[in-house]
Order: sequence, then C-alpha cells, then structure tokens
Amino acid sequence: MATLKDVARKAGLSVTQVSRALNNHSDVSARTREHVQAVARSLGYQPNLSARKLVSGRSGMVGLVVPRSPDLASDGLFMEVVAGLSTHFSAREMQFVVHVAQEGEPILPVYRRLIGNGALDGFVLIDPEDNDERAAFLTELDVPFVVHGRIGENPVHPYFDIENESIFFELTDHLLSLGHRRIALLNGVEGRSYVGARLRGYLRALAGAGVDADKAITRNCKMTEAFGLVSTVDLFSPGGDAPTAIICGNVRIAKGVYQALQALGLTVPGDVSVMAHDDHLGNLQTAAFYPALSVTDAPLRDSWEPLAGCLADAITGAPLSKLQLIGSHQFRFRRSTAAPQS
Amino acid sequence: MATLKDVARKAGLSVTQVSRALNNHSDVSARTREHVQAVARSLGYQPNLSARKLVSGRSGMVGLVVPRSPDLASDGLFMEVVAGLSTHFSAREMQFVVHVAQEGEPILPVYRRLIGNGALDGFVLIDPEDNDERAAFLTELDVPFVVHGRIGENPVHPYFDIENESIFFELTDHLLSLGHRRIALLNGVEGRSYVGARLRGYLRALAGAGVDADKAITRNCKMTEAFGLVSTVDLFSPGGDAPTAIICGNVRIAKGVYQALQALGLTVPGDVSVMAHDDHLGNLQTAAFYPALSVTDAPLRDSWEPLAGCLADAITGAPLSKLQLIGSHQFRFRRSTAAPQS
DNA sequence: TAACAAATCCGAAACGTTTCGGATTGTGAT
DNA sequence: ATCACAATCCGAAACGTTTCGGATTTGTTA
Repeated sequence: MATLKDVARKAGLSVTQVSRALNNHSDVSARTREHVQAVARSLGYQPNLSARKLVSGRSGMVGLVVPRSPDLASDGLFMEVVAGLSTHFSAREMQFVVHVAQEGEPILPVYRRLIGNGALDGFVLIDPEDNDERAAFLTELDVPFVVHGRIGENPVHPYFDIENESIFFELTDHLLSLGHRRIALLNGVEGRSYVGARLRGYLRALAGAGVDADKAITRNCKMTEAFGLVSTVDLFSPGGDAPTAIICGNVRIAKGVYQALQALGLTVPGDVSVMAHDDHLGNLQTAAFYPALSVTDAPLRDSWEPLAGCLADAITGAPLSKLQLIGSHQFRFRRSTAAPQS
Repeated sequence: MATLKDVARKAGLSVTQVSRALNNHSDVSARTREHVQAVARSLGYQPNLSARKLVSGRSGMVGLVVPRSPDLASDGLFMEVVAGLSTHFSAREMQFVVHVAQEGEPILPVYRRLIGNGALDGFVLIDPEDNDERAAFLTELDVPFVVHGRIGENPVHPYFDIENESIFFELTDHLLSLGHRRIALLNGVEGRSYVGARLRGYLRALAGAGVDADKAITRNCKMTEAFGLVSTVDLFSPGGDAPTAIICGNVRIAKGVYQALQALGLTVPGDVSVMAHDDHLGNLQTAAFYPALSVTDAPLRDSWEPLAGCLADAITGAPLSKLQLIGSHQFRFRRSTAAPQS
C-alpha cells in the first residue's frame, strides 16, 4: 500500500504538506493541492485508518450494534436499515459496520469492547426504549451517537425522528372530527419510545375532544398482519363494546384489520373507519387497498440520510441544536374513513 | 482509556515487559505475568487496536461483505451466518463486522477500500461461485480469507466445506440401489460452487449404475418451498416421463414436493421416493414430515466455528494444509424411500 | 571462584498519520 | 532599504503498540 511518504516523495513535497493538501487545509496553494491529489490518485493512495485514528482520535468508522434476534432477520427491516445507513455513510467517506451481539448477551459490555479498543468513532442506535441504557451509557462515556427516534420528553441527545406524537394526534383528531367517539389504537410493543409518543398523541386528541380513553381498545404488540387480524376479531367479538374506527401503527396491521373485517362481514368505511401510519415497509401499496387506505405517510427510508449526516456532524463536534432533526410526514386521505353510523 | 504506559507505571515495569506479559510471550516470569494481568484488569485496560495494527499489521478485526439483496434478508440465513460467525470470532478475541454493499455496486472496489485503509485483517467469503472474482482478487492481494465452500476442483484457498459431492453421490446411490432409474434432482441456483459439486456427485452415481442422466429432470432454482412445489407439479404433468424418486437440495424444497405430491394424489414412498439434504435451516423437522423424510444431515450451524478458526489461523500464517477443513455429515434413513413400483 | 547459560528485563525504533510551531518566500507599503 | 504581513511550506513530536537487540540478574557447572 502506498503511504503518505510515497506520495510526498513522488510529489516532491513534505509529508506534512501532502497531508494538508489531501485534507483540504487552508495553507496550501491550489496548484499544489491539485498536483498532490493527482499523484495520490495515481498511486492509489488510501489513508491508513489506524494511523489516522491514533493521532487524530478518529477512524472514520461507525457502527450499529444489534442483538441477535429472529424478529430482526425475518422482516426486511434489518436489511433496509443496514443498507440505507451503509449507503449514506459511504457517501461521506465513512465506513459503516454492523456488529451482531449474541442472543441474551448484555449489550453494554459489547459497546464497551467496541469503544475500548478504539475501533469505532460513533454509533447509530435504533429501536430506542423509554429509558434506554445504551444512550445513557454512551452519554456517560462521551461517545458520539445518534438515535433513530427520541428518548424521553426533552431529549438531550442527537436524533432523527418523525413527529410521532403529532401524527397520531392528527390521525385521532381527524376521526374525532368525523364524529367518531370510540377509536381503537393498534400500537407497537410497549417500551419503545415511539410507541409511547404515539399513545400520547392519541390521548391528547381524545382529551381535547372530551372523550374518555378506554384501555380496552388500545393494544400493544409486534406490528404484524396477525396482530391486526386477531385484534379486530377480538374488538368486534359479540357482547363487546366495539369501536367505530381503528388506527393502525403500520400498514401491515391495517392489512390484517381489513382481512378480519371482511371475514366478519363488516365494511370499510361503512361500518368501521380505518387509518394507518405508513412507513413504506414491506411494499404494501396503501392506495391499492380496497377501499384505498387513508394514511399518514413518512417513508422510513428517508431516515438514513439524516441519520448518517447527524452522526457525522456529532463526531465533528457540532452543537446539539444542529443534531436534533425532525422528518416530515404527509396526510393522504383516501376512502377508508367516513362518519360513523348513527 | 488506560494505556499500556499506565499499566506499566502502576505495575512498576517497562512498557515492553507489560506488552510481553499481556501477550503471553516467553521471557516473562509467571509471577510478573499474573501481576501485570491483575493490574491491567484493575485499570480496565483494553489494547488500542489502531496502535496494534499499525506496528504488527493486525487489528484483530475481520469482516464479511454482503451485497444488499432482498433474498438475504428474507430467509433467516443471513442472520444465522452473521450471528454464528460473530459468536465464534468473539470467542477468539476478534471483532467480526459486516459491511453491506449497495445493490448493484461492483464488489471488488468495496474490498479494495476495506483493505486499503487497513481496517480489517481478513474476510469470510460466503456463497462462492464457480469462478469467484472475490477469491481471485484477495489471493492476488495476499489478503487472508476463508471460503464457506470450495472454489474449483483443486482449491488452493482456505475453506470449510462439507462433502457435497459425496453426499449427493450417496443420496443418488441409495435410490439407485433400491431400484430407481429415473431420479429427479432439485438443485440450487446455477453458478454456486456447491450446486456444481452436488450435480457431479449425482452424475457420478448415475454413471456408476449405467444410467443415463436426463437434463429434463434436474432443475436449478433458489431453494424454496415454491420451487419444490412447482417443479413437482411440472415433473408429473400428464404425458411426461415422470421420475420415481426426487432428491432435494434442502428440506424447504422437500416440503414443497410433499405438498405437491399430496395435491396430485401421489403417495410417498409408494408412488415417489423423496430424499433431501438437511442443513437445519428454517426449523423444519424432517422427522416430523409424514412420512418421515430420509435425509443427509449436516447442520449449517456447525460451520461457523471451523470457519472462524480457519480464518484466525490463516491470518497467523498457518500452512494451507491446516486450513482446508471438511465437515461431517450423517445419513438418516426414515420412511420416505422405497423400491419403485414395477 | 570463574565462567557460562538461562531467565528476565529494558531502551529505542518503528508503524503512518496529524498538528504545532516555526521557517521561508513573495508582495506592497513605508 | 526596511518592515509588516500573508501565503506557503517544513521538521519534529505525538498517538499506543510491538519487537529487535542488548542488558542485567539468577542459577549451574567446571
């Protein structure tokens, strides 16, 4: 491998100046810079990350640590996350790597190892929980990280997130404004921070309309088609106080809900209004639902670019105010909502 | 982070001796070694990989590069591979990381980048193909790697593999010995090296029994249930020269075959004998098939330990003869095979 | 006791990079 | 001619580790 010294010799300059030229420092003339870059290219020079890390403290490698779990593998989510992040870190000349922890292995020591030996500059945290130990740990150790989502009410960490609270407020509010008073919420697994945010949005809308929330019609589970299906069957079981509308955490759930409603002989939106949040996972076309599904639309895949940028900036020491990013979302009203039957 | 110098000071020794003590070198007394280790532990010392890499040329990090692909994510295979390798490299105090290349991105430049900046010591190659460019490239650059499988007839690279050729020879031979003469083979995707090996074993057995191979009844495809199902339907389509036995590349295929046969009103093993190779993926219980499926048994999960060991040894410069490992397999004859109907 | 080998230790150099402080030019104003 | 100043360059030190060659101590044998 060609080293800086090789480039310096061939360019007839000092190692110092070559380094500065390649890193776009100020005190190197344009002519020299171009010359050095040309020479470096011709030699196929690549900076040695270890050497760089040793002196500058940065290696340009960042990582994602995931616990081994059958869930992660099964849906396409994991690959989507990894590929998306990989792409956008590459674009920033950073290496993105994944470390899979063993099942049941405590996760903090894994981070400690990865940090201790100085291989990685920072981390991306996904699936944050309400009191996320990883975030606390990394904050404590002063290691840069970015969270996909927010932890707590007033987060003091870098993040990229969508307005889950607002989204579910608006979803609920729309149904309320149509006249619905009994609105079911099929939410994700308890403990995840976005699940809490969504619930808060839902409850705030209900409270605003003076409607009492009923715990019997908000459910938490992994967001699958099966969840939507069995929940719906259960919600409409005879003798129960069935809802007139259902809000789904994602489109997969909505698919299950549609199936169950059809099986139960109930129509959308005649008997039941259905809405969902659409993260564009699992290529379910919400417009192709029958009737077309009304959704809030915020593709998950729009997260990776800001996340990568955020971590990159966090590592270079940008102020927190520049590291708290919010993604946009859109309402797409279609045909799955209507006023409730009297 | 505590450095070697810190440990040396606290232990009252030179940096040199501390390094030697921690790395189990010869010329350090047992008493010193223990003392040093105790001090290191008390300080939470972790060697800096970058510094180590710089001088010794080894960082203790190895990697797997996978192209982004929807396939990989969907079946549990990818997670199984990653988790297995991760586990066994950890046990060897090595860090195992995954790099996902972008879809359609040429793979060699990715390796070049990863090697050039000196982050990784070696690679694990999975899904080798007949003329694998990655292996050629890494050999050329003299970068250690280990292949899960073999490339070519007389491989000159480190590998761990099972005897695919023998396994499919024996599978075929068994059916031949029962009297079958028309044996279908549902193989994996063409180009993969193990697929070629399996075909060779099958053909050698047929040739040994003086049976002409018929290309019409050997099929190549991704090894899914659907493949088994549609192939079977096709093989037994009216007017065709149907086989009396089917060999499946894995159990998933066999499941599809069973389904199709049942739908077609054909019995196992009365009308058709079925065998498969079982890699224990996708927790399909072969003994729970009805009738219980006869298989060759070689759990894929037994591969990760030897693969990790092999790469570790390759990096430390072990001779090739110690780096070519073969896994064992077992025959499990159950109730899915019988002599063909006259 | 002298000589020698083995066991145990250490200083210094090296790996490839960044960066601090200073050195060397060239330019224009005095 | 002198000075100030910017623009452009360079030497040397530093990062944390391993390793080479040699130094010191200890034990053994003549």
